[in-house]
Amino acid sequence: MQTQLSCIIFVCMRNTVAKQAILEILYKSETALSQTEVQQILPQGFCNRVTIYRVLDRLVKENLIHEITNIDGVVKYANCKKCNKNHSHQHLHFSCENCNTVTCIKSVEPQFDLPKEYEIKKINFMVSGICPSCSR
Amino acid sequence: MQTQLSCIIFVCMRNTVAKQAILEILYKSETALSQTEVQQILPQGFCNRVTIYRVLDRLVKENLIHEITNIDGVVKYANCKKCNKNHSHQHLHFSCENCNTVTCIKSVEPQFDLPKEYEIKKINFMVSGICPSCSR
DNA sequence: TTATTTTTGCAACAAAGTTGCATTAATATT
DNA sequence: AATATTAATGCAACTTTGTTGCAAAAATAA
Ligand SMILES: [Mn+2]
Ligand SMILES: [Mn+2]
Ligand SMILES: [Zn+2]
Ligand SMILES: [Zn+2]
Repeated sequence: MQTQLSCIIFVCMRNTVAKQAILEILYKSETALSQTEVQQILPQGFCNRVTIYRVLDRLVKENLIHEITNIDGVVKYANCKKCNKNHSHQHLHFSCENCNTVTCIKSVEPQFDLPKEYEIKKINFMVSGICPSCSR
Repeated sequence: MQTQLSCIIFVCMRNTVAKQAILEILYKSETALSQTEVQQILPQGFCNRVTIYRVLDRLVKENLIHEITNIDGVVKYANCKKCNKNHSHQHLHFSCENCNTVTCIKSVEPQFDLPKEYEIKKINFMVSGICPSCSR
């Protein structure tokens, strides 16, 4: 199977059991998950932990998921359900200090004017605090 | 010496050689620095690497420096020269993929409207790409 | 069915950060 | 200035997280 990536690169990635299982976990999850969290959700011994790292990398390359770096430095992954085609993730992410979840706030895209001498490639907007369900 | 922090906590932190040296490095630096980078700037064997971690933590608590989590997950530290009193760092940070520097863009504060059910405690706005000096 | 190429498991490694504890250094007290 | 108090440091050991090389296994192409 060939998947077209950002109108430039063609990759040929295989549809493996591990890939399907990990992608399903991310699509069912309301929140973004780290490698560790994916591992904890998968059945014990389902696959090697290295495989999870590699599958997540592949899914990002295939534009099926996107990467979010949390304020604590941990990388989390979220599905790309309603992402625009150019895969730019300008939307805000909220990290709850209480329940430790990271959520895509797709409705909020911060506005900013960076001098055009800066060439923007990636955006990572994180806000942490207490989420609605933890604060009530 | 007692320093008042965010109008609430009083701490008693000592003015040590390591603290002075590390703070001076951060105040002289145009860019934010990681623990590793601070270590590389300090003279060989100046102090233990654990001490650098602990001094950086202390300087953050004293509101003398602020923490920035880079897109690659590495935590960088920058001085607080022109920071407002409540120590909120709404300004943008730019990470150059080429020269690997992280710079505070204090003039740019992204605007966003997060529903008030979210209680905001920390903000970490990162944009990565190519910085002006690398692109010319 | 066979050939080709990607993916996986495993072990070993590396980097980054943390912890406990004895020693040292800074500051407060006398 | 001497002493007492407590914070800071060095060191070693440990943990956590992520990476790499390579042989075996699995997926896809032929
Ligand atoms: Mn997102
Ligand atoms: Mn800054
Ligand atoms: Zn929460
Ligand atoms: Zn640069």
